[in-house]
Amino acid sequence: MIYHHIALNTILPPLTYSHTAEIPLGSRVLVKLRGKTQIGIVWANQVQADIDVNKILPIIQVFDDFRLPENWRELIQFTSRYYHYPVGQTVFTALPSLLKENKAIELPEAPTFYTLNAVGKTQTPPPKNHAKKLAIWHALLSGSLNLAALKKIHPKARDFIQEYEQLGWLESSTLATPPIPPSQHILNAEQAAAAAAVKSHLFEYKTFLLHGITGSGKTEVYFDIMADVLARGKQVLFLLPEINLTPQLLTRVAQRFPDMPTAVLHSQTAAGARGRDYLRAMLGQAKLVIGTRLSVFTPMADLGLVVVDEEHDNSFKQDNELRYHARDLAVWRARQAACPIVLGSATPSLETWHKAQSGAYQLLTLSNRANELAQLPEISVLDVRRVPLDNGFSPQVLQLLKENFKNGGLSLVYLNRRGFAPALFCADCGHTFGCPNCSAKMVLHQRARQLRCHHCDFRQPVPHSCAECGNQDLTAVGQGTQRVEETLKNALPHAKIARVDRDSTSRKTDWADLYAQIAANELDVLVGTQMLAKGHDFARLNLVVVLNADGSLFSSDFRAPERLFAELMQVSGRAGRAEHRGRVLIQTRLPEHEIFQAIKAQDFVLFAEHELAQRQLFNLPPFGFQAAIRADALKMSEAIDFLNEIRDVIAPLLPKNVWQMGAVAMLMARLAERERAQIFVESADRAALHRALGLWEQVLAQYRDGKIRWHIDVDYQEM
DNA sequence: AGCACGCCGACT
DNA sequence: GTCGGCGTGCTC
Repeated sequence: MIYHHIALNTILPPLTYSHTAEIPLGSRVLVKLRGKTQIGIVWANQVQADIDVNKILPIIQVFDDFRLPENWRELIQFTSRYYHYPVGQTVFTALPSLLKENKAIELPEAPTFYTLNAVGKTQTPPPKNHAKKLAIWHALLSGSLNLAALKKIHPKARDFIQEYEQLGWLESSTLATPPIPPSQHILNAEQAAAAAAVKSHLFEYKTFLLHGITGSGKTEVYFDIMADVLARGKQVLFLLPEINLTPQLLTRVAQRFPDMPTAVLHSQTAAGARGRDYLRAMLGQAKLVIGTRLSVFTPMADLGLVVVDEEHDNSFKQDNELRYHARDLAVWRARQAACPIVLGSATPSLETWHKAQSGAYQLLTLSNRANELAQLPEISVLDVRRVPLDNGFSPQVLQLLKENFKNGGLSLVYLNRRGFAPALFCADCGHTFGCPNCSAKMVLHQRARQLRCHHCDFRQPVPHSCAECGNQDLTAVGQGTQRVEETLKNALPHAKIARVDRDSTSRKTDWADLYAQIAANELDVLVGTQMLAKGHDFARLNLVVVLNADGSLFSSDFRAPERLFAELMQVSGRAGRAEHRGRVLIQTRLPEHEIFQAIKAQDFVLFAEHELAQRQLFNLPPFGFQAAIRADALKMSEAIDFLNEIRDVIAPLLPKNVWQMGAVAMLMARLAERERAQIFVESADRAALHRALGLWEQVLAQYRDGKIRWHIDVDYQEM
């Protein structure tokens, strides 16, 4: 009997099963677990029996249809270790549902590509009066095409192929790459230089940051590099934040790379199609894989380039179950495949920016707009410290909205949804109350009459006067602006106002309706959150007002300003077209905050330098590494006590350069009837942090009783 | 005695 | 994660 470790969809490590013969690694097998037939993946073979041999069950069935390749298994193993998540469950997160079914799979058949062989090339082409046949001839002469592509030239292509094949003029193959038509787009000097920099490192691992302002034409740079890689027959993995938000990109890909076998993978792809595309990528049939974060787990036969568009976007981080960051795993994959990876953004994450500054990544900059006529919007900051607000609106903003409506413009009222934890603020000098021990803003706890740090749990009584100017007029801020629409309707009774949020635009058709309404001049004001900032181009939109930007600046989440900057830059990019300069107005009670200098100047570098200096002071990422251990229970005190108890058990074993905070409530402290707490574990030494997390995992593993649920979040993105 | 519920530990 | 075994305690 030969023993195998089988990865199953459970928190248990791969379990031992026997078989009469050795089964190749990565094979899918059926086994019984607690009497139920389950699918599993062979994770190790020829292993020693590590339990009583009498308890080891036989493998019921081996599927020999295909095997998950070694590099894929390495990726899963790494992901499991890095994110402290069980291997078996990592495997099953990474597999499409089709491959998790207990049945054999019919592999997708590779389309055949045809081209003229040496004999064929010497033949006389068809006469000129057979125009279509001649076109097919020229196509076959210039490269490899599949039947689908040939049929676009002439529906009867099959007949000609049969004819030529019988004559012995054709060479056919299943893994060829179709020819890529020349680009219609001429790269400007900056774009060309960026593309050339990547193309000079096509056969080694290297990470590039493509930093390009909105409208600078990053996509054309990606396409230029992709064309090179695809022409060499290698595969490209293209990650983007949310497919729904970028339908334009898919159209552009289809135009630039017609007939290129492409797999589009995201959570809304139908299960059958997703499974098939997964296999096509694994078998090397699909040359181009485009998808959201989950597609980072797609096995690829011959990966030659990775692109991560909008690399700063938080949707690359999964915030439940397996809490992976697809951008970080993409970098790992590029290193594994020894190929370049391009991270693109107008507002890179500070982690990525820091690596580009230190030289670990190569920085490529696009500082000009591709369309030379396009002007950057005019951004101004409105000080509302001494201004009475009507449900969040200043009189100036309402006046602007009225004028824009009168002139037939389209306005966007942008709501910043973040940072609703109440904070204390000096209405006179704008002073905010930070924690003396770390960089976080203190959160106001009205009932306890305390300021509390939601990062390290430092507490102090609510001060009676401003530490800066002595003013006794301290106000609580951070309450949301709920009645925005009502106020707008009162101020603009004749305007057509549409709210755009998750509820109102969940389906694809909703977006189409919205576009149609805008195009038909049926809307005057849009009200919405960050989902309006991404990817969408609204013609006519010429005024953006931001009501509650301050929430982010009071937030105890140290990444809140970074997200605010990215969102404001993004939403500003929505204002104005080539001909008309757009306007952006941001209301704030902290006009002196450094972030606004950078926003007014639309200068990411200025912002990044300031923010990185702040981070360095407190050893926050990218200068230190962090994980959150979270617990939830019916009562907050249970969750907090649970975490603190384990913290004290671990404290004596903790590596010297690792720090553990006190347990604190999460920013969103209540969710689905449960109260949630977290403890932060931090270190400047990644390996030491992971050793500490290993300790936590060991101790936590003993607590699985439903009363208190817990998880570990490595490189958490939100507090 | 019969049954519901919750806790605990094993699962290969 | 998931299931079954078993003890407790309530009801017929």
